[in-house]
Amino acid sequence: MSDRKTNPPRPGARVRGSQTGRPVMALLDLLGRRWVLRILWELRGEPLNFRALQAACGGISPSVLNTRLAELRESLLVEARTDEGYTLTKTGRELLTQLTPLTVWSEKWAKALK
Amino acid sequence: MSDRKTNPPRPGARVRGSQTGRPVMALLDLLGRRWVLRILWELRGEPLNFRALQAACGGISPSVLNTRLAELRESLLVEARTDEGYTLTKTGRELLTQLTPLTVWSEKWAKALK
DNA sequence: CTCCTTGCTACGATTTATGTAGCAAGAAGA
DNA sequence: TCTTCTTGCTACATAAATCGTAGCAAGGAG
Repeated sequence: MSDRKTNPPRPGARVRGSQTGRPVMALLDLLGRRWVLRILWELRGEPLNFRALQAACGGISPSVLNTRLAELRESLLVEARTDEGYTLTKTGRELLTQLTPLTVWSEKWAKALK
Repeated sequence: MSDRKTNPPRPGARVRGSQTGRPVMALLDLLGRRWVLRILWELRGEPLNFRALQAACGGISPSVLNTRLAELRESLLVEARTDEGYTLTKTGRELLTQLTPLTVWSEKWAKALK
């Protein structure tokens, strides 16, 4: 598993559209990158290897997937376990917990849109 | 205020990386577009007019802002009130409520990253 | 050895975002 | 009325992100 360096938005640093360094701004930047939310979502269950994750994401291109994984690993949200695959870290799982209510909310939203 | 047509991801339709039509997939697609989370965030308080919102987002380019606003309005998350500006709809505010705990979480995350 | 599977990397094509300029419409002031 | 501002955008050229496909290197299985 590769360990290339990207440099994902970090608390304390300037990120897209914000110089304050506030952690939430870094988080919004990170989560707003294409595929990030989806990847976290697909890792909610058991670890998935690269190709499985790629398939779970409906055929995301391997180049982007790899970039996103590098960012998420640098951000300590995802880790790669040899012989198991990619999985959420403890921190990552906490974040996902915050996001799971979105499933239920999205059903209501869907009704509002009809 | 413009009312151009984009066509944002919708529950029931196929969206980026998913054909199932599940609402949460449409939501993840929408929220994963650049600036969307930030825009919702900046609208947490009082209504902001176009230029104010642009400034709040740290100088996002007007073209993208306008595109995002169109998507969010079609998605019934944001509305434009004449003489007041852009604001979250009831639905949009509900969504934001789900997201506000992220501020607190992000502080913990920041510590983990140090 | 040979044949798979897996985790990527390469790279050209396409889509999105950026940044600056500026216009049209309305409000405000003179 | 005649400027002069402000505001909500649109235009457009450049740059950056993403896509999609091909395929390679390493490891395991047969």
